Amino acid sequence: MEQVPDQDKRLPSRRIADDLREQIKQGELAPGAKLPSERAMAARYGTARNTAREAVAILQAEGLVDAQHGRGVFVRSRPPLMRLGSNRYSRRLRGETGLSPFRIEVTKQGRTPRTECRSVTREVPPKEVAERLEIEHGDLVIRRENWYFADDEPVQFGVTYIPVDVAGDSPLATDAKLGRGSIYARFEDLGYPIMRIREEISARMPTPEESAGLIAPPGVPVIEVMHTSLDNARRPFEVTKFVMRGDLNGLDYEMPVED
Amino acid sequence: MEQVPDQDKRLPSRRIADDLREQIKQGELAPGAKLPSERAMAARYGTARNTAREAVAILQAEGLVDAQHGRGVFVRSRPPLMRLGSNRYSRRLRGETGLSPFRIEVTKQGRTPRTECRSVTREVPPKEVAERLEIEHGDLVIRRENWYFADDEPVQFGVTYIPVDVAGDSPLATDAKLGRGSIYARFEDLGYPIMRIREEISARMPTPEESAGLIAPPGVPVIEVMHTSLDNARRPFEVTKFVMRGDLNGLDYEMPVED
DNA sequence: CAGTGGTCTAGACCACTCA
DNA sequence: GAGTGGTCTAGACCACTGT
Repeated sequence: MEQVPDQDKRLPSRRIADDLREQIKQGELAPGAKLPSERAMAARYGTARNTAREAVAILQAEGLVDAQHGRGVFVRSRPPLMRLGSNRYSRRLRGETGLSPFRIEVTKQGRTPRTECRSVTREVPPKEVAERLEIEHGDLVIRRENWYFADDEPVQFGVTYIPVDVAGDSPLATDAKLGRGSIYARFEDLGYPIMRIREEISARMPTPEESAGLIAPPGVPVIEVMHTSLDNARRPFEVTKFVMRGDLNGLDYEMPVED
Repeated sequence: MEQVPDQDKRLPSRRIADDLREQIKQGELAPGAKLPSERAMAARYGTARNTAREAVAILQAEGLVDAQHGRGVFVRSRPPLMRLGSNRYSRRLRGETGLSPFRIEVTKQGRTPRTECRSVTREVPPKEVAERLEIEHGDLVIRRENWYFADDEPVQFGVTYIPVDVAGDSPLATDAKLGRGSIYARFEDLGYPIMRIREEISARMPTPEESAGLIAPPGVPVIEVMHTSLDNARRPFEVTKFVMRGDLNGLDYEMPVED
């Protein structure tokens, strides 16, 4: 007996997902295009709606599509990444424009930047932060929480930790608004020029809180950057933990190779 | 009439997920611990099994747990990250040990490193690579595909592109094995010392192929690093696109701030 | 209002693991 | 073989979006 040739070993949900993925890759389903409704897909493939739904879940986990309640499932358009360069700490850029690198990059993309300092408090920092600041565990620091928006869409946030003996009673310790030239101009005022940086980068799925705060669709990872600023004596004077939406942010470093 | 106080507005699946997440955070469910079976959870909360299953899916998407067919669902242990430093291109380190930075880092973690060059071919590179190599679109390059393992577990892979006029008929263009001191010693032999690097970093969910190749559990993003090597005339001579499992790899750069 | 995705139920069978 | 997760069915009701 001959085998029936039109047998498909793949699971129905996989098969539907594969078909859709192929159409997306081939451009038959362009970015922004609407997928068939789950009920239509189920009818088309002769499955239960849940099976079609599972296929959508697969594509969602791959970050390819974005389901919108009551509207439909859409091919995700890949917006241009914000390219955060190592030059974002450059003194020259800071001086020329008076703008933070974040604002420059967002403006370059034709969007409107906004930053918001949500809180300035005194706290005992997490261990990982105390270690990087080279302070005793239990020492107080200033904690500043900043959120970054493009067209009022949150794209990242950062929590900055500053030892109290560095911040003193300067604006860094008390004011939400820091004035022209961003936070690093204020550090320089206090005798802490930023000469070197250390950035430790990792990627993971967001916590539910981060997911809510960043309004990130499911299937979007976050980039976490643990940033340490070093002065000309190579001493750390500030640590910031950034959390960025992975689909909207990228990092771009150019640096010399150490010997 | 008084409201019944034990009403819980949350959806059943969310409620189960929240309970489990809390137990994981509190350490009641330690890393490696087995969660109750889906059937047990369903019975416990008086829901259908699918509802308990949905709760597991939520935690899985957060990267908190790992379901194993026929065994159970387990709290994921966070293995130590591989810390890939900017010093991984250092000439001194290369010379002292004769080992690649990858091997050093894996060994440091008590695991056994292995690298594997899967192919060496001549090809027309993708546009994004040609741009970074500053060659004409359509020019041929050498393409080398490398896989990196720790204890035979794949942790990352990289595809290296070298212009044919750089590689010539050196081992770079022909041999899978490159000998002592890693690939950058060979570039130096050819008159291309690595002086500066550019690294463009992004995070995303893996494609199905990457997911299969890296044997990454669901809910684990990848870190993509587009690396460009520059010689002392600041001319690019090599581009490598790395894809790393986000749960096993981290990047660690220290660099001077440009003026 | 009709159509969409979001969630849930109460079953079923299969593939895998482990004793 | 008992228990587990993986997948599927055929319904149901809800919340949201559009017209």
